[in-house]
Amino acid sequence: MALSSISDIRRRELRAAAFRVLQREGVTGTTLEKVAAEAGASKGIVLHYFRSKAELFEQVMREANLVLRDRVVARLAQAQSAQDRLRAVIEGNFEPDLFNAPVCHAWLSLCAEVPRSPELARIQRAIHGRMHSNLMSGLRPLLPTDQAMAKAMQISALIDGLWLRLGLAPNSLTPQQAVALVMRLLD
Amino acid sequence: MALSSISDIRRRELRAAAFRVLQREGVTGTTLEKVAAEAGASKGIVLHYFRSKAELFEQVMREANLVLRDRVVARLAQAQSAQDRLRAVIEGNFEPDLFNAPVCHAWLSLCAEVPRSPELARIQRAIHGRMHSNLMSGLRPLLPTDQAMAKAMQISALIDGLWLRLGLAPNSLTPQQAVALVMRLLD
Amino acid sequence: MALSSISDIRRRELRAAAFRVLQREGVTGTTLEKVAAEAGASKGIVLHYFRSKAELFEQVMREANLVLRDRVVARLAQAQSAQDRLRAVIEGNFEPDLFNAPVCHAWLSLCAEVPRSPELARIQRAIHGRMHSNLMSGLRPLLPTDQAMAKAMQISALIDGLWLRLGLAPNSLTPQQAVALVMRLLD
Amino acid sequence: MALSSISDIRRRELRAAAFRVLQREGVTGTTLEKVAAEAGASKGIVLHYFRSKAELFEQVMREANLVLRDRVVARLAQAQSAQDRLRAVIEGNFEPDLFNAPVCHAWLSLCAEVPRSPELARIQRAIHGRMHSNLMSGLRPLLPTDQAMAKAMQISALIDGLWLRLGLAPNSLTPQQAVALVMRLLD
DNA sequence: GATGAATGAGGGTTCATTCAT
DNA sequence: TATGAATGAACCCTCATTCAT
Repeated sequence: MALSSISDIRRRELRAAAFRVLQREGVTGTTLEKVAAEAGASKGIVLHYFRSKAELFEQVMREANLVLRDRVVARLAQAQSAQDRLRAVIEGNFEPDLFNAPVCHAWLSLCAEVPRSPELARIQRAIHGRMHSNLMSGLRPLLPTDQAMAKAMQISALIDGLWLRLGLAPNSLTPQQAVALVMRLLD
Repeated sequence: MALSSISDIRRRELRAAAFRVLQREGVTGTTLEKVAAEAGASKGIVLHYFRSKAELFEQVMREANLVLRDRVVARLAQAQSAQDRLRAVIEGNFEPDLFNAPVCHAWLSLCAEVPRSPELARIQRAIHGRMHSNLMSGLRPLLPTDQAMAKAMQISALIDGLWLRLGLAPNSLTPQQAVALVMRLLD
Repeated sequence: MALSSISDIRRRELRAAAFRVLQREGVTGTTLEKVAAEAGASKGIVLHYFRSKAELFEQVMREANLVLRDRVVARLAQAQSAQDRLRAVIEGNFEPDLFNAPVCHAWLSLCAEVPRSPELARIQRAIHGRMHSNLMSGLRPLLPTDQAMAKAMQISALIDGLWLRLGLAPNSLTPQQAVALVMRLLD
Repeated sequence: MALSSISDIRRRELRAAAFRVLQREGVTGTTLEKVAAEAGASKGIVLHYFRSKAELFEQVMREANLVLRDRVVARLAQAQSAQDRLRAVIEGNFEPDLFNAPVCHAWLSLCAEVPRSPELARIQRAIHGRMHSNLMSGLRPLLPTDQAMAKAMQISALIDGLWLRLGLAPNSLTPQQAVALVMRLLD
């Protein structure tokens, strides 16, 4: 892997800072100034690395997506059976450091911008598309295609719904409870 | 029923206008000026009837909540059995004039503000609380309490997730499909 | 004396209410809505009786001026000697229900508008003019004209300065102390 | 002395511009836009350097206070006797470039806000406190303490009253006349 | 006479963005 | 690369004033 350039490092830091601010303040309350302050940098630097606030948000969402993907991929790598693969996908979506109220809030807040930003919509489609194909790879061996697709949608929407729930009501769910509620769909 | 005063009428009009703007523009893009224009009124009048933008949003969310509640109540009134009641709650949450992309977007957008507004949070809690008790009244006759509660959470979160999905991806779901996906949880 | 018309009564009430608001809030913080609320009336009524906010302030200042004048006149009526007349003028300017922090604040606040309003300036000139002639009527028997005029200015300015002081620093002066400080100029 | 940073320079310029607008328009008529225009800058820059309009006014008053203080200090440095010190304080308060109608108006206008702003009140107390101690340092050698204190208050209030007078009635007093009226208190 | 609905101008403030250093 | 000065648009909100009832 190539060494990270200074630029890459800065960008990563700023994305991380932005995500932390999003957790606290939501999209509405996130300003470039707060992001800069969170990163311990000056105000101008943010737009030096990201062409605009919109681009920053896009990259934050893209990065968050990659983090989520890597978690699922790591679990999938261990999976042996179709059942394992389903469990991997589901548990990967409820890792404790992702499935907590501030992160869910940040995520929810970004989602609310999706209908207003083609780029965010693109990322969102990728997320749902990957979720769908991951689930289908586990469900196809177990169910006829049409039932598998319905089940995949059910699981996917339930996962989203549980994230939404935690974003709206902190402490209303633990990762374990969430996993259990989704796993029960597979009986 | 008491006659509506001018105030009540105006307030209702402005709430409706605000909700239409929210559908198009989300919370981020909704300004008092756009709301006023949508209502065919001047900017000042909005704050003549609502103390602040925040209060307007609160009342919009409260009203939207009441609309949803009334739909469910109307269906519940026809229900005879526990099964009927469950179907009533579920179908009431997917009425075609509510379960469509713009409305889901508006709703999602308001939800994203919940963690930043105690008042919105209060309304949100009421919604989830009512959903929970409605579901429990149908589930308790059918299941042991702990299973009923889990099932209620599952249904509730799935409904939320389907709304979220439609908000993010217009045309990805019809009301009938959504109802079917939730009803399948009851087999 | 003619009976007061309803109009006269309303106007008096509104002037009084406005003066109370001015005491609390100063010119900067005084709005027609607060004046109406203070008078227990509706917002529109204020401009029904006064053509504009400026006119209301003018009439308030004019009325306050008349109150002050009457106090001095009442004391002058009792005066027998030139010395008495001077004391009457001075003590009349420090009546306890006029010489207190809120009233001084209101007065100061109106004075700050004098350079921006020809009408207020007119009233202000009348006040100073009357003060001057009142003082001169007491001083002329005692001093050569030029000395009398200087002394009048000294007294007049000191009275103003003491009002200003109490407006700026509540509790810094009692009426008695103020009177004593001015009377000492006459030794 | 350290070199002035751009910040310091801009802040000074903006304070000066604000004070000029205050002279013309009073607190009531002074807007950030007018201040910016007076400084030949954009409206945004004013709040870039001062957090709010209130803070701008505070700093203007503080600066005006320092100017006045420096004038008095410069004169005090030349004083040899207690009499000299008193004269220094008095004449320092009537320097021709300070004791003129527009400046007095601006000052009066700021004073009218004192009861509504704890910070302005603080500055005002400092001004009166310094005036008091300056006067006392000249009066104590000449009078018993209680008489000295009364005299100090008399002088201080008369100075204020003469400033007020010039603010209300331009051309009514020259600096020389004002000084003479105050000095006469020392005979 | 009295109310309060309605307007619209304007104010303070925030903030993304540009630019000079 | 990095800073922060500077701009200007836009926003929320206030308020005097007008008007219809």
